[in-house]
Amino acid sequence: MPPEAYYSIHPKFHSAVDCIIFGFDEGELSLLLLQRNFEPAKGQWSLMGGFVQEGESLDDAARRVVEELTGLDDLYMRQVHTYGDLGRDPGERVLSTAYYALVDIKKYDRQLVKAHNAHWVKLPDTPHLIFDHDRMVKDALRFMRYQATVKPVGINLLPEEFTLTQLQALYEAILGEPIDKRNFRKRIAAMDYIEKTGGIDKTLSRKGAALYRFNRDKYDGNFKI
Amino acid sequence: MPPEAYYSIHPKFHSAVDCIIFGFDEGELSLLLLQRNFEPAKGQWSLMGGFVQEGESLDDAARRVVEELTGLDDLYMRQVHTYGDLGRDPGERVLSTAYYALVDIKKYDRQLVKAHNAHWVKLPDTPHLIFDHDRMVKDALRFMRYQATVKPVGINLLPEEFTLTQLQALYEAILGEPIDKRNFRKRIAAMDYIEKTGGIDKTLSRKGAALYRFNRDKYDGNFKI
DNA sequence: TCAAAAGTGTTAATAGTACACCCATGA
DNA sequence: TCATGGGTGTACTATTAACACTTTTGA
Repeated sequence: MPPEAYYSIHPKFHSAVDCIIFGFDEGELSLLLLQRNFEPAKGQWSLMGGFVQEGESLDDAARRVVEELTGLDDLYMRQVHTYGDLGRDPGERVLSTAYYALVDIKKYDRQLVKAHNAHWVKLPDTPHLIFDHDRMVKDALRFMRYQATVKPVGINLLPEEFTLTQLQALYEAILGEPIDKRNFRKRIAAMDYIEKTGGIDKTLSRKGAALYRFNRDKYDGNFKI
Repeated sequence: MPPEAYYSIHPKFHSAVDCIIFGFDEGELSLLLLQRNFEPAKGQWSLMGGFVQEGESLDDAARRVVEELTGLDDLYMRQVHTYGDLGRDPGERVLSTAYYALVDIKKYDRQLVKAHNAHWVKLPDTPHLIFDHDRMVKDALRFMRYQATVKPVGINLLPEEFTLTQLQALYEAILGEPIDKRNFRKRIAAMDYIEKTGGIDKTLSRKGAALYRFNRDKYDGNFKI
């Protein structure tokens, strides 16, 4: 076989990315979902997705798609899985790679989200999604939960500075179960990469709660998972 | 945009699978690698791979590729990651999805392996591989190690019946560290889905070692991870 | 009878879990 | 002064880790 034929005898496929965008609000995880005002599957709910373009890596495609919707360009994102079953997109054959992204829900671009007819939906209220997007959400959630147990990825869902009460509520939302306050704070105290900023947040209590931040340098030195 | 243009305006790409095939022999993990007698990269070492075909799911492509090399069609396989960087294949743009497979190293088809100029290489002796295959091996190994700590996937590297000494050596190879024999056997004894067959293996000792097998039904009832 | 691998329990250390009250503050 | 969320310590339980000798048997 001549070298140039090595590639050309094989078929090509559309390659897409679909993004599971997690936010955290009012003590619950939320997803940013599209109520599609375009074909195919107009009128139904779906994840934000897009096709990989020439000259664009798979990771870049995922970043672009999330930025198109949220205006945010430096989110924590991880590849979850690639879905390649035959009938998964009823239109044409498309291989799609799912990525999850973690967003500070106070920061996204409301104009863009509105323009795409997207909405934040609390995880337990997630509607049925098109194609195999339900499965993608399930897989992404499981992967994100696992990641959250081995490294502090959840912090990407909070603002720069946060209180321990917020952090605990976040982890309760991620893990889906209540956590003992004293045990939780003991564990956090042992993590020197979560440090007091000195600031105090008085929006939720008269007494005020100490603000903390994540110190990436200290973290990278400690673990590196 | 008319519906039919939704797909057609986007580019298509070659989609491939690359398979990290693990075996276990002489107390060490091994990889089944090709010493390529074909282009591109003839003469260099690589993983076994292949292009996804029309009418074939991504998982099916991975199964086919592994079967072409080993003759085995019901291996334990898991998707690891999809690699989509621009220059990853210097020939043309190819998106490749890596899968790992676990093989009982006594069972593969020697004719096929020979025909492909493939060789079992002990993991620490792995040569440099083409493209991004080094990274694929690293990612697959990490994923397989993680899986092995949460469910007994390693058993797929052993014959149907095995001794506890074999099983311990396997886990020492997977985890890359020695394990205390008494603690190990205590842990296995607590797993009712690893059961004595009644048989005795006398090939390694005069005394003989009890043979065990994995009972899938009991396992599925217990956990289901 | 001895070499070689198989098999067997106890104790100590560590990690994880359960649990309830006082504190500071502004309205 | 009191309602509200913030903050704190100890005892118990479960899990994991360390550790060395006896058994069986065929050559």
